[in-house]
Amino acid sequence: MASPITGLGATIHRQSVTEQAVAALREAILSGRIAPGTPLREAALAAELGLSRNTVREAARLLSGEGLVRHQMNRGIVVATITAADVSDIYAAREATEKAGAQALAQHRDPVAYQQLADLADQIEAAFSRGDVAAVLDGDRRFHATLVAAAGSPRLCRFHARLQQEQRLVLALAERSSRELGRTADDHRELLDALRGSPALATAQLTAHLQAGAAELQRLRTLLAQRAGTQAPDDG
Amino acid sequence: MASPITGLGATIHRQSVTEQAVAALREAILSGRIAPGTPLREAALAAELGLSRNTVREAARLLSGEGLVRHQMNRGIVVATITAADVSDIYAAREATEKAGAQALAQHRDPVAYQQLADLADQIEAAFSRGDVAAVLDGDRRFHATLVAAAGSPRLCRFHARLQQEQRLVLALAERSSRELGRTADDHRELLDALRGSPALATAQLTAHLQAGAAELQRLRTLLAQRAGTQAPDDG
DNA sequence: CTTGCTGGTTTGCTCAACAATATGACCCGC
DNA sequence: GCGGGTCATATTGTTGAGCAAACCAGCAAG
Repeated sequence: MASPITGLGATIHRQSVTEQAVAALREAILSGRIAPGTPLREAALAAELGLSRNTVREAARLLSGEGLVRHQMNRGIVVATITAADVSDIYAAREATEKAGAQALAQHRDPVAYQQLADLADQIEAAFSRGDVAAVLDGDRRFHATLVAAAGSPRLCRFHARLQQEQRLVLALAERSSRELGRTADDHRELLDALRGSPALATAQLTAHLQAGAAELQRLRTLLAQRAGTQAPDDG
Repeated sequence: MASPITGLGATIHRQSVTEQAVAALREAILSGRIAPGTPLREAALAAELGLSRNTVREAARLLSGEGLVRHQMNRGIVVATITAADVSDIYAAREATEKAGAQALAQHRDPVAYQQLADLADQIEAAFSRGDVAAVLDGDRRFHATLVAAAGSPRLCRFHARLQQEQRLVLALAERSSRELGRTADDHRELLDALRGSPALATAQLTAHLQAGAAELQRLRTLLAQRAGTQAPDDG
């Protein structure tokens, strides 16, 4: 049963039109080109993307499975909005999953995982020092994703990726006009050191790191909501 | 701005045809009436459910978001199958989320949560002693769901519910011919006692409980796969 | 200021159709 | 018999039109 050819990493992937529509919409939402709360008119989208309304509806169902979009009976599709409670929730869930990663890492002490984390910490610091906000955010996401990956559970990784994606929903608007971001100092190095130490220290530092992030995001969300002017800061 | 009427808890919920189709399919899959690996023909389903093929496709996309069904380009929809690796993964992910619940519980020591858990433990024991396998399984699910709920994170709860649902996919076939199940002794009482104790004890006992469950499910999965006769026990 | 109507807009869903792809049968040279 | 082709068929991917029901805003009437 040995496969005759190995190392064919280049997996062929044909994309259906629906998948392309999903990708396009996801990109548009996460980049902030479509603001949270915006209603998505099926006919308009179909025209814009150059495809049928039915296909748009399928794409929307997929996106709703990702939590980027919400359906309201007979009222259509809206880009998901993140409330203050959601931010807390996202960070609570992230803490749970990342703690699992930290604990696994504290057990098996996989050197390549540590190396990946160290590299990412370097990248983040470099991006931070040259003021590249987008690169800092991307590095941060990958750092934490790598941490979760240390747990070795695909489902946990996917869940965490989804949480990060929802989180990006808040940042979306800010990432373009990146004035508000990047004020916090980069403490991933500190976190990495703690991860190299005792499990208790690692989880404690992780909790602190995430709580700081949550507070920062909460602050930013309030700011953006106020600027948008339409909704109360604590309830969407 | 005080609302004139309060306490209208009875939320009205209209179900679209698509949602009904999702519910019907989910029920059919989880109850084992449609076995894992079964290809779902769109036309046949549309005829069976008495609705349009497009609506079936939308329902399938939603189910694929739940992980109950998988899409293969130009090849259609198949009921998801759970491999041995999946079982390990599901339990690893469950452990991460339930540990979060246990830890939260160890902190706030919410008495009503403890009461709910105790009640569920009672129910499980009662069902166990009268040999009601389905009730034992249901009680088990609710026990662990309640534990996760103690963490107070809706997203964590939903994730856990999804894991339990995927797990049911394996049990589905067995729940009907419930010969294989219910052999393991009921140790939820023990787990509950540990949850009342120190955090370290609680997480240790939880890990043991889940690992036993994983082993049991792994055994059952192999058994069912062999009985089905078509697939190797370790790879679907 | 609330109630009820009214017309336009949008969704939920259906139906019919067509191209592209997968699947299996059949046939063939060896 | 077996690997390799060709062809027919089934099924999916996608489209486009179309209709009933639900929603929304505005306006008239009490």
